[in-house]
Amino acid sequence: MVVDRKESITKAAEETFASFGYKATTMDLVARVASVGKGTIYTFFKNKEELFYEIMNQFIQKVKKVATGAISPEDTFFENLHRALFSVLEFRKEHQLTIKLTQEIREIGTMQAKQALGDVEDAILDFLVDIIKEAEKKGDIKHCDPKVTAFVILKLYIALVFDWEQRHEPLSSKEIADLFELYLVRGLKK
Amino acid sequence: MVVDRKESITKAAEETFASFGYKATTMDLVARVASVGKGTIYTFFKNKEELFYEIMNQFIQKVKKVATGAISPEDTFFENLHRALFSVLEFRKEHQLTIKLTQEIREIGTMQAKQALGDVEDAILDFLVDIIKEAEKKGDIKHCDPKVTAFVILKLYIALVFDWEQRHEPLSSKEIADLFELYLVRGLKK
DNA sequence: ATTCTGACCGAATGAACATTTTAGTCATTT
DNA sequence: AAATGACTAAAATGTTCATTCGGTCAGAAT
Repeated sequence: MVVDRKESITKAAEETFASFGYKATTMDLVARVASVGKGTIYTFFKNKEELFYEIMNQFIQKVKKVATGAISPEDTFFENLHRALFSVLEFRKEHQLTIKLTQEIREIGTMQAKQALGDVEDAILDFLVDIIKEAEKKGDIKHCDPKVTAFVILKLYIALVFDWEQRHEPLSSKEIADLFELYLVRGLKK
Repeated sequence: MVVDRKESITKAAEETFASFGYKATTMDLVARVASVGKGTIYTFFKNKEELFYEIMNQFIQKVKKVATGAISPEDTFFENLHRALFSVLEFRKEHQLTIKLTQEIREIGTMQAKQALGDVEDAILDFLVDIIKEAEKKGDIKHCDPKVTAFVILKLYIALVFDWEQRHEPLSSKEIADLFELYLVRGLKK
């Protein structure tokens, strides 16, 4: 059986980062999990950081896939937006890797972890900017700055999905959809 | 000249906390700034924590005053809301004490500092809940859960005032008002 | 020739110990 | 009766040094 060395190293590393976080994962451990000599890792990756970036990039790709997969052309812009954002955030929430990274940021504050989560957020923002521009062109939404709008939409979602449940009962997907509809789509004005 | 011991200690302590933060401020220093023996402080406050709480409470009172002061009955609910929130956040932003506490949370993560900023946020939320209930009764806004609405409004403002400028040019007061109007008041739907 | 390996090295880490600082007390002074 | 500051126990900080870890490379395996 021929195995793709690079792939199996990446897979082992992802597992290990996910279980132990960035800092607590040693290259020895990755090598052991991948059943590979430590030196082998360095024939595929320049250093630990680059290996980590590779994994994060793959993760970002997966996030984009989840987001794109949640969009179906027959639904309205707002339905699609909600479904895409909610599934991305759910995905992110359930993914061991991001959980460990968020913990690491809280506990230690590794630059790598901060940077990595920032990159994930940027990818989501880029995705949002695209579909907002599309929606504006189609006339589904009012004229607005796509960047600020994407930023506001993401912040609102993060607030409703993550921040709210820090001190209250979590909101269901339906509740979040309704609140998003009320606040951002229809507006508060009577 | 008779001086109020408790008041001058509080004042000295506030100055000191504001310049150095919670952790770096010693009781010796407070006593020196207040021109008072260290023991005297303990006749008015049980411990350092209680002295700190006294100051934070005074700060929350000031925040409430600023918010209330920004409201004038002849203006609309949304005008008032924006003016109140914006002046509170500006006040908070310019206040040395909160700046130092925010830094401290980022750098170290003192429980006291976290708790204190959480309390400030709670006070603002309570204030918002009140004026939202009022506005709903008057029929200025649609029916909504006041707590969630207050939470969303505050998060949106913090996002626009603090978070946005982490990676972009700061938004002016007018821009923020316009964005708030667009996103939360009128809604994105065309 | 090419891929893979693990012993080896200097740098980084953190455990253990030593020193300093600080919150809070209380006997003494005012 | 109120105020004080020297004093103490505990916490924070600095220092040392053995261990660990990321990364290299000479040589083995294919």
